[in-house]
Amino acid sequence: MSVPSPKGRAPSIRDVARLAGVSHQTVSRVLNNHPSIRASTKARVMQVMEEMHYRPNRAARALVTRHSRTIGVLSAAGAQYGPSNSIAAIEDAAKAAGYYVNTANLAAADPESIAAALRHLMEQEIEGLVVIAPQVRVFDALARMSIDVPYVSLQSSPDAEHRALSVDQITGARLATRHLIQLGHREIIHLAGPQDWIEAEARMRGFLDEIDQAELGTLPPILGDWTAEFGYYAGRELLRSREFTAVFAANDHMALGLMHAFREGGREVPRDISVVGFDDIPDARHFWPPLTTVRQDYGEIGRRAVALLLGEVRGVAVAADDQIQARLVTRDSTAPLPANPRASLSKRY
Amino acid sequence: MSVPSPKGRAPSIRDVARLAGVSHQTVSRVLNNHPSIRASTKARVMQVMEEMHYRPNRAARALVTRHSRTIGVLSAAGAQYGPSNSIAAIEDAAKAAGYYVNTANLAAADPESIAAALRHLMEQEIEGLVVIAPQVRVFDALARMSIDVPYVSLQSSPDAEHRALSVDQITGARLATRHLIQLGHREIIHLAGPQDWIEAEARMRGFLDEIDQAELGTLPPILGDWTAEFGYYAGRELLRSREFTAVFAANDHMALGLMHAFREGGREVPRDISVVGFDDIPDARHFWPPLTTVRQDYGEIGRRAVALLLGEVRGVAVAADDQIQARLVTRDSTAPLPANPRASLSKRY
DNA sequence: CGCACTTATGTGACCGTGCACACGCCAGTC
DNA sequence: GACTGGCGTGTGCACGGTCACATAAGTGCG
Repeated sequence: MSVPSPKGRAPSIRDVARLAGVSHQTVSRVLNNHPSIRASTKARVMQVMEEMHYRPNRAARALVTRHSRTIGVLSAAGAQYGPSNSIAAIEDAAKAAGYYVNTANLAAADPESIAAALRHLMEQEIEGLVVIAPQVRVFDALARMSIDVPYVSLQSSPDAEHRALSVDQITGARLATRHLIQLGHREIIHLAGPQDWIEAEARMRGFLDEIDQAELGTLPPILGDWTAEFGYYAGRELLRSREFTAVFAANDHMALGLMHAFREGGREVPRDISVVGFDDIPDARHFWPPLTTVRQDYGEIGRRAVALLLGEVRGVAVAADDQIQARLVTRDSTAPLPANPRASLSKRY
Repeated sequence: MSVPSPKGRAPSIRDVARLAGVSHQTVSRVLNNHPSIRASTKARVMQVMEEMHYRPNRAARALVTRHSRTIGVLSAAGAQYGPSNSIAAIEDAAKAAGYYVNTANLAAADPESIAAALRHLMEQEIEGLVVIAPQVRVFDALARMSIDVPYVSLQSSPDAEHRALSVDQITGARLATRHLIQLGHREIIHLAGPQDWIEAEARMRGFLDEIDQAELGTLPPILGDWTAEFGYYAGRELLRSREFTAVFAANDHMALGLMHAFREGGREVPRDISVVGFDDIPDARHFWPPLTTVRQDYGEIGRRAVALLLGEVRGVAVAADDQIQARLVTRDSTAPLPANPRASLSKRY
């Protein structure tokens, strides 16, 4: 048996070529299944590849083609339910399209961390970028660094430079708010997400729009941080200082914390106070009480993001309806306004 | 102004060299901060790099050095709380060490999916692998494919080929079980995780060990799938068919579902039934009632995994105590056995 | 002052793949 | 039978770095 390749090294196309009695270029053609290659030659080469356990060298290929076949994902809160589901879907979709995925998690939201994460991704010569870090300042950083690859964000963003693709947060929030209004609630508080998150802003916008349309007075929203912990403390504070009969929380975790605080404060959900969440995390239907919330399909959004991005990367226009509808899931945390409203000024429905 | 590089292409070290009036090798030395280089030369080269927006080409570097500076992460359930936190920590730690991370999510657990995911990772010439896919069959696949890079698993696994690093699941489970026993419970049911998950097995082992040591009769465990949904249906089933006063659930989600079912069935937790979970997800303390559970530090485990793996990759032995302790967090879902036990045969504490 | 040694830098080959181009062969056409 | 065109294959170079080696200048020392 001949020595297939210099000792130690993995076999290259030339090693395969030698053993198959063809030129390295023919092997290359087999790899890229070039049309004009004789079936018998192809078979022979492939058999030799198999025998030698040949695996193409990605670095060499990337070097000459200038294509890394890698896309980057920039994500804040990568450990949260929504983003991590989207990321998983992105990876699957990219893999199916023959692309690799590199994620960078944003530990902090300061400009330096953002720049560092972007640099980390750019170093890997990504061909495209998916942004799941929906803070406004991330887009500032993207603009400042003049990122030269196409990118897609999973949230509609203020700048129009790139394709955005998002669950229709505004409509979702309106659905939630409308549901409360239709149940007769007039004093509804919004527990929002962090101020500079685009999603949080959209949900607040939807809330405010719906309140406006119903011509209800606006109660100032509370800005939270997405955690159940914050929801809990916000709930305690609300009980002490505000008159209200319903809360629309910008995500399910905060809704959970709210309900905890209300229960502890002797208020029963939904008898005394109605609560609506946002996301429909799997646990939500097993909360006590099971949570009325707005469902979004994070997997779908991830898959569409990849389709859109790879379209741009390849220079093909992808006609996409860039909005994914959210829908209200009604469970037991909401109820009609009680016959005996605590707040005298609230008009009954 | 001279043309810095051939049109369109990104500048290479030769372009930088030309502009700085040095050889390409000198530029390379600056990049790798070689000791014997004049400070003034270094400064000049660095300035030119800055001006030209030079960025080293990772593919070219990987090609010649045969080092991709990339590690792979194979993960099942990448969207779950624990794993996704570990992954985020792994990425941070790897980034800090100058490594890139590629994750592959396991959609299904069939051998073909596992093999495909591993192939996907190996194609990227990873230098090491972290396995967070704690199914037994994953390790079978690893062995069968004769993976030639060092790997570390986040769970202690049956084969001893590689370093494993894990939260001490067994002790954690024993803590949870002991807690219930000390409260006087004698009929304790274990709602376990999926059969072929190593973690699930370890937690069951800890449970059984502790039950044995207390010389209590063993009630057959139930095998679940980690979801709240399963916990809910298991809870309904348990109420119909079994005598028991406490349940140890293998994770918090299933515990949540259980409590939902018990409440619906008219049993109050912890008055009638005590429940312990495992993981201490952030929501757990806001469940109703706040959940007694076992806390593990997923971030820490991810960081240690990277330290261990990079040690192996570089051929340096890392002395690591490979166990991370879990600890019991007592909240309100557990209580002493009631004075009026439903099951006559249970001895009071 | 010459020799060994260090420091600072340059030269050329090489890593594994794909591309542009060339070449031989065969079939079809006029 | 020369010309055209397509098929199947081979040759040589380029991609952007690093490595081994060579070289020139400076440094210390007997």
